[in-house]
Amino acid sequence: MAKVTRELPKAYVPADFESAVYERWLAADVFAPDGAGTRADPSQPPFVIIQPPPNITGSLHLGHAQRTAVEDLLVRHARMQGRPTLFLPGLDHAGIAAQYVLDRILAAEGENRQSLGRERYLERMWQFINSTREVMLGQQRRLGASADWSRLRFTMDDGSARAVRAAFQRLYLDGLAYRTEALVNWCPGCRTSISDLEVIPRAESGTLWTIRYHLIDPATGLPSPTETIGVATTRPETILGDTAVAVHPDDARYRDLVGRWARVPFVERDVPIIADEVVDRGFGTGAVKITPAHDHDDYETGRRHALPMITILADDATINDLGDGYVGLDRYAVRARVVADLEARGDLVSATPHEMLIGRCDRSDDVVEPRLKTQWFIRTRPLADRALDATRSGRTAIVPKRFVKVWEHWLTNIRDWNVSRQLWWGHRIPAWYCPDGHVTVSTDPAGPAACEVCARPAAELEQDPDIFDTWFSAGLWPFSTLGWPEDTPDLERYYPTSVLETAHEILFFWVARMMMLGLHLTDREPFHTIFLSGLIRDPLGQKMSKTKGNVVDPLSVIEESGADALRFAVIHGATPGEDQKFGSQKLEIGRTFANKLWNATRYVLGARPSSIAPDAERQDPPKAHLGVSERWIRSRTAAAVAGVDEAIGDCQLAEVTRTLYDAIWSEFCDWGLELAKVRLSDASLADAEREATWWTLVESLDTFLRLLHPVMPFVTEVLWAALPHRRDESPLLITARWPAPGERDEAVDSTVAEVLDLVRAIRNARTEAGVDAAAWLPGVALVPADGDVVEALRPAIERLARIRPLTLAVPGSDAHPFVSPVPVLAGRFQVVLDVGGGAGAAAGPDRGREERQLADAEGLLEAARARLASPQFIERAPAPIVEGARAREAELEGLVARLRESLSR
RNA sequence: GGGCGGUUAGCUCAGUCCGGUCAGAGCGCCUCGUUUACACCGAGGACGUCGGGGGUUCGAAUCCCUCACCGCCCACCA
Repeated sequence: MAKVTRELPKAYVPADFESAVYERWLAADVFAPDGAGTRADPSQPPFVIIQPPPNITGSLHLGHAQRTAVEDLLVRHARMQGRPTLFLPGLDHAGIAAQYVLDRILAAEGENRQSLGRERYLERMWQFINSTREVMLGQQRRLGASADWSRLRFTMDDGSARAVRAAFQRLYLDGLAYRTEALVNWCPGCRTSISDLEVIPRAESGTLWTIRYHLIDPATGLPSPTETIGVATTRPETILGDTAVAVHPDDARYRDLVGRWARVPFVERDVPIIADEVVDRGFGTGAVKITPAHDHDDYETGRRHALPMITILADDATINDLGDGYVGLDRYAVRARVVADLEARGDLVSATPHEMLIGRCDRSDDVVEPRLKTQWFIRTRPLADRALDATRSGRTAIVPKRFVKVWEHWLTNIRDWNVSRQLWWGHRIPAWYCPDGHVTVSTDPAGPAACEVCARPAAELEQDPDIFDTWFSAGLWPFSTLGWPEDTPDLERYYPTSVLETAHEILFFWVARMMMLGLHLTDREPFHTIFLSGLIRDPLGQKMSKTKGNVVDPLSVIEESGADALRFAVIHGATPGEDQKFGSQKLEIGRTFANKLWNATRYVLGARPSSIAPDAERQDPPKAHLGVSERWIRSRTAAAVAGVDEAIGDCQLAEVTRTLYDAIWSEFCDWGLELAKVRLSDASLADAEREATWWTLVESLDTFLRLLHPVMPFVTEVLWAALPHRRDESPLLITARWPAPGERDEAVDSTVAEVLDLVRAIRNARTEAGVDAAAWLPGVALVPADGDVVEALRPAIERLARIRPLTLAVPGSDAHPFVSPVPVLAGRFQVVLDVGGGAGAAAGPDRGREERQLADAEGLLEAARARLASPQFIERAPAPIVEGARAREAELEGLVARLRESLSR
């Protein structure tokens, strides 16, 4: 168990303790919801985050670090609230992405997929991922992820495999998975089909060629030498697959041609001229060549008109044996030759530069070719409707809300999902075909015993060679990780999960599919909240990528600045759903903040009054002995608790760090500790009073450490261990209780704020007067009747503003003996300094400052009066606003008067 | 072609949903400073007509309209 050490090293060096702290957590067994060290209240609802599994293709980048930091923050917060907490880690096999990476490694070794063969290739893949796996898990641990490693899952493990087979069979039996020949997106580079989402449209410059097809003379049945129809295309090679020419039904130019035929060159095929509203009369010639087997629009047109569909491309994007004189040539070589040959025939009308969208493969960047393939599809419409209902009904919330619109639009216009991939690395589709083409879907990895239609024996059946899209198994993640399709205790207890946190990039790829599959297969929404994070970009705002070489390894950052600094930085810099630029500047904030906290704790530990034993058990500060400063510190700490609670409730995590940064640095350290020093060193006070001050500091610091722990777990754990605690307290901060709301004291808040303003004003005046910073000046405070607080804090004002002695007088009494008096105004309070009397006083008062103040005040007063002079304002503005404006006016009047008086001297 | 973000101090960004001391933070810059937690610090300072224009309102960084630029998502003009 953590040994309580009340002595901290002088310097904050994260590398010295972060790993050790993590080991301590592991040893205490606090990560698992049912671990030996958890102090969870089993009657509370569990909090569950199933980690979005990172792709097992190498190492984690800063984006992963950010998401892990967010997830871990939420998990630690819930754990401290006493909820049973499950943070289930995992890794994704990343089908096509992993193959792409491995293929490049193989290429460097002079091997490739084909040279190895399916079996050896998969062996190599397992080898590869076994090496990356440890790296990735190590990175997460180093980052502080408080995940239950005993439940680590992988999308290619047996559990996932079972879930995939069961899910697919269920979808098949429900009529939601079907096999058909359809136009799919084919990536010649990856040699597989890809989903619509993986086709990235990119604006590129191409050429629009207009070519002439000769009409068939009805009399002779031969192409007419003179009668032609012009069609425009950006892909002339597809001519070889044309089966029609289409015009708009209302286009007068072509009305008479509809129903006639035209001759497709080279393949010398006669195709009908059809009328279809898909044609845009204004584009090109108004006539379109139709290639149903190689274009999405044409495919639809072809289906409407029952046109033949002729596939002319092979898997490697060369022309197949239907391509007549172009057989075996690459698509672009054919394009060039077709153009040349058309020109030679005199049938090339024009070639003009043309800007267009080219679909490229997300992975290989190769140009995607639509083509016909027989594949498995998931019928998404019914699934999408349920997903829409989940968010519309509020059973699942999307944060930030604006993504709801995107979600709705996509799910409303969704198309069926092609899940077949012609790859090797992934879950094999559990469908078997008999020689008669009957389909049997089985959950048995060995396959069915016989064809379920014709009962042919297993030996005659053949399994589909394809694998599933990697997002299919990913789509089962929230429940496959908990034991589905078995009805396990984990599934019962932890499903549906609490929060799904992920990058908005994969809202469709992953989140929508989990929602659709989850609802259909488990009948429950897989998560209550979808929390979408933005991307981490480099300091120039560019997306980080390996090819750009701007990827940052979280470990190198942690090495240099500490995991806490990294976590603070990525959370502090994030607005939900917005991308953030990340640079060393942001890390500095976290690192210096941790350093500040470290030193503040060192101060508090060292400031313990000697009347308290070094190993004293923790006590509450006795209320009877609290001074104004202590009451202020406690109230401000309570304000921070409220602020953090509200921010977390709103998923405004950056607001959490801002609140704590300000509360800890600008209030607790800058003023709280300074005020405390005055009391702690005041020999005139009783021991009990000094003790009350110290226990107040300990209490406040303890609270801040708890609040900050989810963001900066390491440094807070170490510092917290150094504080005195009660005997029944948690041995570790990670399982300590989240702070309860504290008592606010608004009156103390505002009066102390006024005194602090006064101190600032005096410091200003000293600087302006050119007084030596170390000099002690005498002063007289002119305090109104209700200014007890000045009296109470007089020693603090003296010390913080370096005034000695500070005597009190009623306003209006001009009785000060000063030779060089400088009046200082702050709100209701006024202090007159003697800059001539103190040691080291240099110059007289600087009138320039007061003149500027006066000008400012007069300007503001004028504006305030103008506002109050408006009858509309008085009539229509709410009373509190008007009163506030009047108070402001009065305040400014007083200030102006005092400044004028001061300047007139 | 639709939709969504962004545009606030030299830089990185809060604040905009719920209009009124909200014009803020950090970094950078300038001036001081070895007051026994911290120079990874402290005290103080300079710097913005909140992208442009119009409107609503007593009052707009905040709401509405519009324009501009940057970015993203969706989309079947060959």
